[in-house]
Amino acid sequence: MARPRRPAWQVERAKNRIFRATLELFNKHGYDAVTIRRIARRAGCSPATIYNYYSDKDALYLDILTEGFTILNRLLLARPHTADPLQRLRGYAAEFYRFSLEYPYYYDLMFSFHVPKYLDYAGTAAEKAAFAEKAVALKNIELLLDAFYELGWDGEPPEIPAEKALTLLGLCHGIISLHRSGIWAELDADFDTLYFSAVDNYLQRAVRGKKQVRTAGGAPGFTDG
Amino acid sequence: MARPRRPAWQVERAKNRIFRATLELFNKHGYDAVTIRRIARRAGCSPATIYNYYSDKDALYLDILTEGFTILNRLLLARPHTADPLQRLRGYAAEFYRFSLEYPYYYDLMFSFHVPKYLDYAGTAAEKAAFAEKAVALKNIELLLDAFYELGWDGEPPEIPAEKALTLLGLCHGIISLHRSGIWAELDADFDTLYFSAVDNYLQRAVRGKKQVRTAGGAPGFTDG
DNA sequence: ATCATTATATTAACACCGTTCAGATAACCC
DNA sequence: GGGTTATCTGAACGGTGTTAATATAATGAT
Repeated sequence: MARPRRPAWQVERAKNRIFRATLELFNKHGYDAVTIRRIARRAGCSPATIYNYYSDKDALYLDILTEGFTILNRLLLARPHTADPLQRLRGYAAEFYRFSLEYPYYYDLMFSFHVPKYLDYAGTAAEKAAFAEKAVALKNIELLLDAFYELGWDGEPPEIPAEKALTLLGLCHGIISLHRSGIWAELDADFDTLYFSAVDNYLQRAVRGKKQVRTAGGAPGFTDG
Repeated sequence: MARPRRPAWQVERAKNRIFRATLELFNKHGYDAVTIRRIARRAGCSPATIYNYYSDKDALYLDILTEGFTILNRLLLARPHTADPLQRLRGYAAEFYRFSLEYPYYYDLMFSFHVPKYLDYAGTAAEKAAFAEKAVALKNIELLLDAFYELGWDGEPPEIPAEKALTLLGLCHGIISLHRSGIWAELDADFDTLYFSAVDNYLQRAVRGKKQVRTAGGAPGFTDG
C-alpha cells in the first residue's frame, strides 16, 4: 500500500490553522469580511484546501459560533460568585449587555443571524461540531437556570424556572437587538437605563411574585390570536 | 430642444414595476433570492435599468422595509378596537406574534437584520424614501405608546410610557427572535405559551405597579457593569 | 532506488453576485 | 429628417462559494 493518512493531531493542526485565520478575520473585520479566499490567503493555503477540512462555509461558522458561546461562558463564569441568585442574575444580565457591546460580530452571529445550528447538522459530517456548539450554548443558559432554581421555592414545577430564564434572555436580547437593528435610533430613548431598568423590573417581579406566580391561569385571552 | 423627461407618474409607474417584482420575489423566496438579475428578469428589464430608479440594492430594500411596516400597521389597526388599553396591548402582542409567523421574511428585515434605516440615508438621494420608512415604523410604536399613556395615571412622567412600550416591544421581539434564530430549538420549551405568558406577566406588572413604579430608584446595582 | 499507490494541495473553471459605463435605442423639438 | 437627449442595455469588472481535474508529495512494496 501507500501513504497512510496523517495522524489525527496533524490533521487537527492544519484544520486549526484555518480556524484561527477565520477567527482573526472575523474578530477584526466582521462577518462580511470572512471570505474563503481571504481565509486561504491568511492561512497560507489555497481556497480549495479549506474544503478538505470544512464541508462548506457554514460548517466553519459553526466553529466560530462555538467560540462565541465559549467567550460568553468564560465572561459569565469570571464574575465573582455571589451567593444571592438575584444579584447573580443581575450580574449575568450586565455581562450579557457588555458582551453585546464588546463582541458585536459574535453577538449577531449567535443571536440574530440565521446561522445553521445544531439541528441543521443532525446526521451530517459536521454533526460532532454541531453537538459541541449546542453543548456550549446550553452551558450559558444553565447558569440562568441554576439561579432561577435557587430563586424558586420548594415544590415549584420545574418548567417555571426554565420559562423565567428564557424570558429573561428574551428580554435582554430583545432590547439589545432592537437597539442594534437601528429601529429606535430616532427615538433617542436612553438605551442604557432602559435595558437595566427593564431587567431589574423583571427580576423584582420574579422574586415578588413567588407565591402568586401562575395564579393568572396561563395567559387568558390570548387564544383569540 | 429634444426629448423632455417623462411625466412623473410614468417614471413612478416604471419604478413601481421594479418594486412589485422585488416584492413578489421577496414574499415568495425570501431575502437571499432577491438579486438584481432576478428582479430585472421578472420586471422585464435589464439589470442596469434598475439603477435608473434605485441608487443601489439597499435603497430598494428600504422600500420593502416600508411595505413591511405598512402591513404590520394595517394588521394592528384592523383589530376591533377595545376600549381597555390593557386588552388592546394584549391584542397588539398577539398580532405582532402572528405577523412574525405569517411574514417571516419581513420580520427579519424589519427587526433582525442590519438593513439601512432612516439615519443611514440622511442627506442622500433616498432620504425621502427613508423618511417614509421612519414615519410608518413610528406609527406602529405610537399605537403602543397611546395604550400605555391611557394605562398610566395623571402626572406620570412622559418617559415612563415610552419606556414601557419599548420594553414590551423588546420582550416580544426577543422571544420571537431567539425562537427564530434556532437557539432554543433543542430546549423544547413550548414557545407559544412562553410568549404569551411572558407578555401577560409583563402587562400585569405594568398595571399592578401603577403606584409604585419607579420606587426602585432606577436600577440600582447595575452600574458595576 | 524505483515504482505504484494514494493522501493532500492547487489550478482553473463554473455560475453566480452588485455595480458601472460606453454605446445602442428611441422619443421629442426644431 | 436632423439634432439632441432621455432611457435602456450588453458587456465587462472584480468579487463570491464551490468543485472537478490535475499536480504534488509521501509512503510501502519491490
